[in-house]
Amino acid sequence: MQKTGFSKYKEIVYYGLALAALLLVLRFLEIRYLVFAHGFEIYTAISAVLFMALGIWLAIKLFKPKTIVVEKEKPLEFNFDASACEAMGISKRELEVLQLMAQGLSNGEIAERLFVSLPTVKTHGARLFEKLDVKRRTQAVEKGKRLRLIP
Amino acid sequence: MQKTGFSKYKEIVYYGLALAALLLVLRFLEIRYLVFAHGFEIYTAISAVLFMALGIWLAIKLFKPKTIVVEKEKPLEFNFDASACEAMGISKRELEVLQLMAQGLSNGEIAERLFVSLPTVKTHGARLFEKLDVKRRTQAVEKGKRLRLIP
DNA sequence: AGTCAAATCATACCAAAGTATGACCGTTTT
DNA sequence: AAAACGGTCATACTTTGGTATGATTTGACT
Repeated sequence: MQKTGFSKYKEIVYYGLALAALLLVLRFLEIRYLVFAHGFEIYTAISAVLFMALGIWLAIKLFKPKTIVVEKEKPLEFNFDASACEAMGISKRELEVLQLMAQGLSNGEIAERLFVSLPTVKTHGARLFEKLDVKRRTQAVEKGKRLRLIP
Repeated sequence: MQKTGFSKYKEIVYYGLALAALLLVLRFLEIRYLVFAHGFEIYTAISAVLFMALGIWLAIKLFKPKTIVVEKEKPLEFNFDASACEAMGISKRELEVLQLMAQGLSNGEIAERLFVSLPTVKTHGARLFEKLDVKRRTQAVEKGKRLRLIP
């Protein structure tokens, strides 16, 4: 939220009022303690504490908006969308195949990696394409990434 | 950088020393001005200003590391790497083909989009694969994205 | 004028991808 | 027990992808 000119002006008034109040307190303390023999030291100590507190409060108030928000470019990490995956009825094996397809592997290479036969990979692929409503593996990869099924 | 226990301890010592020095100044001022008739008001004012300054300084010192860096997730926009593209000798047309491949289009569809024949798209593809040192279109897309040739 | 790279097209062939269909085997669910 | 599902494999077929080779055109650079 942006500060208006008025609210800033109000703050200054508050600071002035606070200062005035503090001076009043000091005046009161002066009258109260000046009569005593060692009242001077007490008065000094109290005034010192009060003014230090005022200084601290002032500094905090004035330097409060130092919270700087830095927008840093973050690679935007991958969050697997399990709900989308389940909603489309995609099985674990099909997902594995999709991942390997995204890495540019051929069906044969995928078959080797998963220790299954080529036809198996093909059937997984076919079901995957059907569930993702695509026609080619490249489209499947593209859609898989959009739906956060793969990184 | 993380603060060590020692440096934090050192800071406290500094604050203590500063306070001690301030008291010494006050003592000096007390001796100097107490003899005068209106020395009391002057002494009070000076001590007030000094302690307020101390308070401000303290607050600034203590609340300085309030600068919070918020890491915001940014989609990380696409910056075309023309240097990498030139370095590999990839032509405009080849890049266009790569882009359309990344969108999951078949060679035939790409041919339609670019108003050229199927063999043309194939030769573009073949040269592209050679230049990118890949064997399949899926790998070309994967590598093209890694090299920032396509979004 | 000559060279070169990019772009275009063609033809032919082989490999890979994708489709269709059917079958078998465990789990899990009903 | 039967049904449903996921995973597996196979066979046959069609489509698409990729390779190889060669040819033509156009524009840029020398």
